[in-house]
Amino acid sequence: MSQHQPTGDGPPAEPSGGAPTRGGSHPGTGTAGRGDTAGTLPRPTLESVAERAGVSRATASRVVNGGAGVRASLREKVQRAVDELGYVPNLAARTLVTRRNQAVAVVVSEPESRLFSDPFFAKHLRGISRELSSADNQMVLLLIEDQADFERVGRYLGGGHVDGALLFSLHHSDPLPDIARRVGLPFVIGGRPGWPGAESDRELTYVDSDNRGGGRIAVQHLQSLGRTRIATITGPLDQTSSVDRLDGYRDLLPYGDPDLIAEGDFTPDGGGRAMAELLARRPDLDAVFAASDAMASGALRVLREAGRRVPEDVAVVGFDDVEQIAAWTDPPLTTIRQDIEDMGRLMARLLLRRLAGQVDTTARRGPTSVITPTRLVVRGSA
Amino acid sequence: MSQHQPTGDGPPAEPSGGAPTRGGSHPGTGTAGRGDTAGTLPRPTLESVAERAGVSRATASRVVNGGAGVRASLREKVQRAVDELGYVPNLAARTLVTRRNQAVAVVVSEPESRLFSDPFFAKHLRGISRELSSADNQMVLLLIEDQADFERVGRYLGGGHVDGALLFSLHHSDPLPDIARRVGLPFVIGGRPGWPGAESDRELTYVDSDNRGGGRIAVQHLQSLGRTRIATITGPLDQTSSVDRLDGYRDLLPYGDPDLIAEGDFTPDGGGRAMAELLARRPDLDAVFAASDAMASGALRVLREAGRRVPEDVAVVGFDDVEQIAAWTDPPLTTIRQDIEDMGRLMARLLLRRLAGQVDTTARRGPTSVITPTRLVVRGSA
DNA sequence: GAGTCCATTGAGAGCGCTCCCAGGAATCGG
DNA sequence: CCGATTCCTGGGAGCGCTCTCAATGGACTC
Repeated sequence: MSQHQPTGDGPPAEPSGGAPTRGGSHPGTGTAGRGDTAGTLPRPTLESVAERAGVSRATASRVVNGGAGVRASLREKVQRAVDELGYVPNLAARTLVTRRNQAVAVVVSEPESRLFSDPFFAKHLRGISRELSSADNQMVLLLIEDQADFERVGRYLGGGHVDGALLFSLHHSDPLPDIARRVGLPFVIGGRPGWPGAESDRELTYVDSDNRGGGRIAVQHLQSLGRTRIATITGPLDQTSSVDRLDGYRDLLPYGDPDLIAEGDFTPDGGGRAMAELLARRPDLDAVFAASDAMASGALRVLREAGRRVPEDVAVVGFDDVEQIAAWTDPPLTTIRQDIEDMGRLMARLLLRRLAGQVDTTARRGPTSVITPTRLVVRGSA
Repeated sequence: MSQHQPTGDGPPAEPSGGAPTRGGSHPGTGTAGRGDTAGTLPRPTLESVAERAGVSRATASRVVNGGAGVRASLREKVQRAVDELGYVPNLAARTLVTRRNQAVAVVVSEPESRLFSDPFFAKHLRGISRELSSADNQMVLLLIEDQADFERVGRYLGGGHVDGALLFSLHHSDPLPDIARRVGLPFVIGGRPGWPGAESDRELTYVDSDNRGGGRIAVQHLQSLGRTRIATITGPLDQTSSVDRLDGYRDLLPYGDPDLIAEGDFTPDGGGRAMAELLARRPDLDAVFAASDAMASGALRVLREAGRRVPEDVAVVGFDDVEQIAAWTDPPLTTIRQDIEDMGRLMARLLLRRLAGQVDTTARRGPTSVITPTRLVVRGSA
């Protein structure tokens, strides 16, 4: 397997002097050609397939790309040649002429976010991967960690290496959508974009889960349990998901006491702090809707320390249904489930459709964005 | 906020049909040419840069690629042209001739594994991303979900689209290493490969955390606490990480009672079951080393239900230090930490080095694989 | 002052593939 | 049985870039 002569021919170094080493970049370079037994065997080209099948390159190409308009007998012959040679099209060459990369970028611009601590990220990717690979597209992952990365990623997106992009967790000042737009790269956003004007921008396509509806369901469940002093721990209110969940809460409690609302930060600690605050302000509360399971777990701990029983004294509902957390708190968390994987799949599908309909983005307008449903999962905490 | 027109457009629906916007995909398609005002503006090519700078394409290329051997004045001129035109090299074209893709594949072949429930996955990717992007390489993510995917991925790896691959969570029968080897694609494995013969295969490069050492540290800690009847809940023993952790345990308890060993499956449930089993066999146990935090959390629950206090009656040590779990169990988990991100970074670095030294894999041998350290994190459970 | 050498530069040949276009075969109507 | 269509097929022109090779010209040596 170790197919390398122990020659020390370094990449930059010039060959000593003899015949070209690199297998000669020019086909007819006398000396080598196929001769280089050592390195990677030269991959068969369409040309060689055509030759073996006794047809022209054009015909071979047709067969490889579906075989429409080629007589069956020839098609078979070419197919056989392909199999025998183990021919695999050179994507670079194909891309060069078709301008299609069969690849989309997945950009995640949240260094320390929940995307990394929750299984969110992985699930999203899985959904995306499913959809993408079924259309024979690859997924190029671009992680943004600091400001400098924005430039790098921007350059990449503008470099024509991918046919489209899936953008996650954008912030208000995120330059990515603009960059993508400028270079004419189709993209779909994960999560409702929250910057000013985004709402009315009909060009923006995004997929989000029904955060508001989820908030409503949570409160509704709590109310159906007879709870009347329902508090809520929100996520950071500069994120649309937090705002939407809170809006859902407000939908059912339009005249609620502001003292029953505390802002957390999606972490267990933050949830705990918010819970303590709520308890101080309204010791009589009998239910809490936490906008994330992580915060709910922190709240649970604070409640326990305060001597409140869950769900008897205080009923708790979380959000996300992260198995790692929700199923293993004590008591297990009643929560709002969102189908992350499905969101990923949807995003990919939306993008793919757009790419297929390359034709006309404008006419394709209509209902571009999609909201995926959320639903209640009852466990022990409420 | 509820930004949705009440349209019921199913994903598969066909568009109404409109005039092509994005300009024909074929460069010289008579009709249009450059005329397509609407779509993407034609990207500048090296040719145009050269022309604008008044030099030849070759010189422009030299400047773009580092500018060695080009007179300063010309170099500047070309640089200016590049900036003004916003030139970005066409990677496909470059790849076509250089045979370098500046991209590596990351293959994860574990559909339902911990990789997806733990933040493991994300952390690995982050580490990889860091390293890769600093070398201006892209990361193509390939997720394997079922058997059919193996073929797809194999084809991809063999397709010459990437310069190397990072392979994760391989199983015994995993065909990927063989495929990669056959097509001469350099690769690095995440986690010690466990198939027969792998150990002695000097061609195999892998990065793993010091599972065995971690197991030792865990038991050592328990012993230092004065515990003498230390049980262990192992992971599935067909995985090297499980075996290694158990070996660590055995290193310190060579003559231990087999009744103190129970096999789990890395899930909380499995951990709980194993714990119950251990409790039944050895009611007098005073400590447990669980080979994962998830299993430890299940064990914790069973212990609580059995009326054992932790850590007073039974001390518990986990493994992984997954924040989501370890910091939020009751009591918080004392555990063994492994630096996942660093492992990712290391894998990428190893691969990159190999790619750079393309030259001769054989000579580069030396210490190919790397084991990253693990360390004890003391919280409340032991 | 002639000869030699080195640093620069440009010309041109491809990399492997797709697609336009035209020629030839096969098919069909009259 | 012949001209008009319709099908197939091969020829050939690039896609944008890198790299080899030869030509140019000035610096330097003797």
